[in-house]
Amino acid sequence: MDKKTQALFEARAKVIKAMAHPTRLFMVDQLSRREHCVCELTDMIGADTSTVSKHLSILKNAGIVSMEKRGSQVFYQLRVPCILNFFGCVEGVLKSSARDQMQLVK
Amino acid sequence: MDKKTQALFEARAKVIKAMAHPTRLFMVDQLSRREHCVCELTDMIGADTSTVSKHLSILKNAGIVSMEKRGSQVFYQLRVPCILNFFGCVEGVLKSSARDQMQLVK
DNA sequence: AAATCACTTGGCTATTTGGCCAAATGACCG
DNA sequence: CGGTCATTTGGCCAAATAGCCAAGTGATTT
Repeated sequence: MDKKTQALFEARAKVIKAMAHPTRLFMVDQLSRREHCVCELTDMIGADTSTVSKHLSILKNAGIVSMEKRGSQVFYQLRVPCILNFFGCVEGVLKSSARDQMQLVK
Repeated sequence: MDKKTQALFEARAKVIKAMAHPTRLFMVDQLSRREHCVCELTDMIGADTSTVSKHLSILKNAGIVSMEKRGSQVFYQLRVPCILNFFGCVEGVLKSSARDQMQLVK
């Protein structure tokens, strides 16, 4: 594998890595409906504000969300809606895995 | 966030986590063209066979690839082609991040 | 049966990640 | 200005991840 190819896949992995956490997936899902401030997301998730803030900055660094400061609050919005297509495919993976499990047990 | 929602996002994250590594993304890309045995992938990647084997078993556990033993070799194949749609979207994220960087520098 | 591929598994270490707490920053209210 | 709310950052620790080497398994060859 040459250097250029490797760099390409590393860049891609960085984006996918940012999605690879239940809390962050939840955030993306919520942000797909409408923008939210950190405090709203913190309420929904029930973790420490600092934890939520760090998750958000990971999404931001990956280029998946953007933020806007308004007054004392920071609002995050989903920047790339195509990310939502992930969910459909992932659901397909889960379903087909579940089917295979059934086959084994049956 | 209730228990059921949490479990859903954890299941989804497990699948995406399996993709969240450059080597594994490369494997998925290769397997999308045709099936490959472990030895072929090992040659392409240039890591220890055991490392490659472990990456493949992570993809298998996530339900992304399946394997078939034929003689002394093990062939892996992509089970869910929709995974390939990830790449298009990820590329979009990278492109739009790059554009934003340009704006900043310019 | 011994040697040899093809692969998986176990063990070890170094690095990364995720969480909380505490402290720092910034806006707003009184 | 002092206090408070919203958020970010730094520090710390526990857990997960990724890599290599070595050892184990299974099929094939001699």
